[in-house]
Amino acid sequence: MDVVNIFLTSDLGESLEDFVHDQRRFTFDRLGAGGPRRLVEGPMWAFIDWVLSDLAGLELCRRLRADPRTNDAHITMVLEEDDAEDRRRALRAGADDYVIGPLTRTAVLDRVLALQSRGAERHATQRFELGALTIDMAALQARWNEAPIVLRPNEFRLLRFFAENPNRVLTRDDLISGLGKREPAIDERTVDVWIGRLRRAIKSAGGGNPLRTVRSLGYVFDLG
Amino acid sequence: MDVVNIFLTSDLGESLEDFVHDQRRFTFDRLGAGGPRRLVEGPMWAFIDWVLSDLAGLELCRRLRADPRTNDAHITMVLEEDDAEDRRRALRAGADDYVIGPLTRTAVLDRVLALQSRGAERHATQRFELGALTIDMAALQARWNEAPIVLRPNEFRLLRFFAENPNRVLTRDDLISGLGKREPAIDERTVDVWIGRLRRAIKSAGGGNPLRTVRSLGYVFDLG
DNA sequence: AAATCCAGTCACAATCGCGTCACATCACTC
DNA sequence: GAGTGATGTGACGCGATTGTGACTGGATTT
Repeated sequence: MDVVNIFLTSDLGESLEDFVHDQRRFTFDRLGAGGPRRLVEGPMWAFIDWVLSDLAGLELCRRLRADPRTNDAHITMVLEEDDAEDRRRALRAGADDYVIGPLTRTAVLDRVLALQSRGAERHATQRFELGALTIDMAALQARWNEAPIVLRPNEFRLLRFFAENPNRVLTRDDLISGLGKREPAIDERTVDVWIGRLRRAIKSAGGGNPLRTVRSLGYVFDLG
Repeated sequence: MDVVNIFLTSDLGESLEDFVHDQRRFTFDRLGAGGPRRLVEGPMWAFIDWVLSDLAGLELCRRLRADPRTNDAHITMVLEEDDAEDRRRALRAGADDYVIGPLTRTAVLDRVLALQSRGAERHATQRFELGALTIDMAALQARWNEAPIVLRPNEFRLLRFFAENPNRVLTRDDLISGLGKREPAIDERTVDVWIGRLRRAIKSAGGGNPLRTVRSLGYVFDLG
């Protein structure tokens, strides 16, 4: 059964215990300024109040985006009123979406179900622009100067991880754990093959080679 | 009790006197174009405004990185807007991180606490700035005025060792043990070859010759 | 000026590590 | 459950890297 994890900064004034509906289990949790109290399996849906205190809502949003454990959450900012400037800032801080509050339980559920049915789950909108390379996390699409790069899932994850850690030597071990493949153990030589395939994919989109080999250590995504 | 030293180039328009919160003492200080007014014990967190005047923010960032007393600071650049090119330049100048401004007191605190909890202070990018020469230890990449220097592993280690001991005559024996090659024994004449190769690599990046030969003794990395 | 010393350079060989291939296995789709 | 595509593996060859010895030429000493 699917699990739908919903996190909120606001108190809806209704009891929101977990429950099952339509083949899905919904779990609710409070989202404090320090992030989620517990981590979950599966997609995460966050609703953040614009005004917690000062700009803490925006900051929390950025923090979720910055943390690798939560950066694929779908984040909805809850605005008090429909202010163009606020909307803009919310999206800039990494929100996928916004809604005019105040929230009710049904509003939250309707929204999540609607977004889910539109396939919005996971892979929050996020774009990397690294020189000629663009990575669109929403469309799961990478481009080299507009030219689309045809990537298989693992290659995409690899490229994304490099993009998140530019100008840093990443050992083969970093890459293996960065792609979440601690278990089962992966042979370090396999990483060579990943790199080779990724390079070839970029090349056949007309791109250069941003991946520099550091002999006896690992690889670097060179920026600049 | 932990001390958290925060330096800012901007005036937050709030009084930011020292205070204690959550078992930590926070100290705030202004960061002028000449660097910090006073030096501190413990980790240093710097927030530098992108636009001080002209590119002074970048310059200040480089200077903090170049100064051995401050080069382990965690530097966050405060950008006015989320521009990919600006981000790139900030990171290249040695910043660890960036945030979209304007800052507020809570934003600063939240950010520091978040970074602290992620153990980011240890992760400050080590970097040497020695005249025209830059050595980025994270990317294992050396540059002469922006121009990348193509170095093989041993040459990089050699250059790094020189950068760590500038203006000091290093004997061939110093160099051999400095690169950890005690075993098996290396012929001292081999060092001549290392030097030659390193000089050639710097030269083909358009650089000068910072390595001076001291006859019958060894070599010096000349600085200033 | 001759003798000596020492650094710079080159060619070469041994070694080590990367890239790649073909194939087996796994995952997913219809 | 068959078929198709993606991914992991082991082997292999090639190229990069690096230590070495020999040679050259300039510096230093006598």
